[in-house]
Amino acid sequence: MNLFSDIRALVLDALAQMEQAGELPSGLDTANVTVEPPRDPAHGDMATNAAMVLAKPAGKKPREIAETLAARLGADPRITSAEVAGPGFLNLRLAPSEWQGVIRAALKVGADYGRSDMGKGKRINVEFVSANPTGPMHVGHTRGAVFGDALAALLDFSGHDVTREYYINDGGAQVDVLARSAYERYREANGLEPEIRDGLYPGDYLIAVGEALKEKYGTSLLDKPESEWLAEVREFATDAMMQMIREDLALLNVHMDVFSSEKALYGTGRIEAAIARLREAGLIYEGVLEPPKGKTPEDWEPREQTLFRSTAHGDDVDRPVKKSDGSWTYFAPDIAYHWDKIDRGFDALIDVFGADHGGYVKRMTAAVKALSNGRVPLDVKLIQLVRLFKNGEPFKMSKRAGTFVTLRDVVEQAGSDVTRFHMLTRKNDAALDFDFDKVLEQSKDNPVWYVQYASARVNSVLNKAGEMGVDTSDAALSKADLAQISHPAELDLARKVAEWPRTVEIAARAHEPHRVAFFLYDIASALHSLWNRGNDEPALRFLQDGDSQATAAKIALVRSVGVVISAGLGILGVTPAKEMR
RNA sequence: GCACCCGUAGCUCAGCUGGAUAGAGUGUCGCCCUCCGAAGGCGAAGGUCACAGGUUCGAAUCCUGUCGGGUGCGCCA
Repeated sequence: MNLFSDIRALVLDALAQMEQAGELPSGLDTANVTVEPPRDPAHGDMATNAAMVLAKPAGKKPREIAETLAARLGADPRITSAEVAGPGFLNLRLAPSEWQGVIRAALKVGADYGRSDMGKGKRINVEFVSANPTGPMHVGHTRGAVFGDALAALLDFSGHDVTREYYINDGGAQVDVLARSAYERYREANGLEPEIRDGLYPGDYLIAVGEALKEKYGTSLLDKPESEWLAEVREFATDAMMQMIREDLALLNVHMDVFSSEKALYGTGRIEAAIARLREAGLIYEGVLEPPKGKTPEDWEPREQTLFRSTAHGDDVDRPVKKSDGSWTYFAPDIAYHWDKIDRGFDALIDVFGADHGGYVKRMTAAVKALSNGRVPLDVKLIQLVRLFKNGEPFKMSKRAGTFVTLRDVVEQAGSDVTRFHMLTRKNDAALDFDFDKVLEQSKDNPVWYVQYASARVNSVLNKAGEMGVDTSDAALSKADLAQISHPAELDLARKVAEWPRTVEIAARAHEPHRVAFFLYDIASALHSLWNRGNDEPALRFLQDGDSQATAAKIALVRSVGVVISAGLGILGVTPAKEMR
């Protein structure tokens, strides 16, 4: 259930009645009518802008409409007061039984509380990570992985049919470089001096690959020319890299549904077909690009090439799909790959890219639009960089010095739960600071800890209630006499519980899982606050000695908060803490 | 030069696709807590939402321009 949509339905109902009664013209568009919590709680529980939105099309004064609407809504038993305020807001107060109903609903469906059918089962593909299979994943990939996985979970929770997908860039020149680098390590394994020339990958992680190559091929590749070993070594090495990447992702509890290979597109005619399709649409042509303004490369010369008309969709320049040697650019197979996703019947596509790929967004959305005739929207989420700190000091990374921080480093030091939560405490398009010490700090200014602490407290108080002889099963708690939950401070907490389904929908619509993390901090804070008040006001303590009725009711409230925290942490991929240690 | 993202309290950041007197945390200042519901609690001060226009009942949010920061800009992916 979502109390806010319920009340909105009530408002729309009342508006329809007003139309029938001739108090409003018929056929008004109510799409912009909202029911939301007012910024200032003193204004009431919910506020609707209906009168202001409809004033103009109805040709009436906002306050006039609001008055009539107030009278109708006030007659409903669920509404205890409806007051016109400000320029035409209608502030509503709900009967306590409504909040009590929210608690009961949360207990009834448990971890599914807040789950929504908003997505209507639409099939949506989330492509994320897609790190090149040339080395271990670093911190930047970590953030992309956490974001993509949480977004996928959020979309699933809001009623979409989600596929998590990884696109393996195994078709370009960089995997040849990988093969050559691995080959040197193979020579090393055979007792020869490796020649890690400039431009090859120097990382230690290839030593094991070299040894594995020796295991498989012995010395048989040593005296052969590159042309005879390149393909085999390339496949061997990319497989090894993908194996490593899967293991790294598993450390973070990220599991893909589909791995798609770029290389597999070559030789199938799929790339040619995709380009032909765009050509039919008049979006592919042979032409010469202007040199980039302000920064002409030294070796620039005009050259005719095969171009995609991305300027038709707002891009600065048209983009080449073929290199001068006639081979495809990275863009061409990526077009084919996205066409494949469209072909597989997805209703919407999401790509999670690093912010350094920002320049790629327009051409990709343009291509998807053209290939799907506008049917399939593509939303590209850009992930900003992660700045590493240790004890407040910037942590310098250098690939050359070998001090670059891998996903594995991060997870081994901070743990999967902490890493995941912390990486979602910032919007995807804002840079994120990650301080190895601060994320592990046990204090209120660490959101990870604060939310986990709330979760542990819920667990602890439930256990204690159980020791007092209260049946703390959800089934029993939902039968508690919730009318006893009537103190304003308690109802405030119930209001946060009521907001959860709304938060899910808003976050899912915006493709912004960080909103879930912020909400969890909020509701944790509300729980802690009520808990603390129990120190001064014994009536607000969750455990009421000798009154199991009252205790059961209060525990039901606490448990409903626990349900929300578990559900929220579930979306973020974080395990709720049962106790703090 | 062009495109995209960002600019909100001293600091780090939210702000529910246009709502009311813009919110947290931290820091600063004051009071309380000397524990068995512990790793703190309550309160205060702190703002020209970068700047200037525009759109309308109403703008931090949308449009235009300016300033400042980040990213990217044929034959890398």
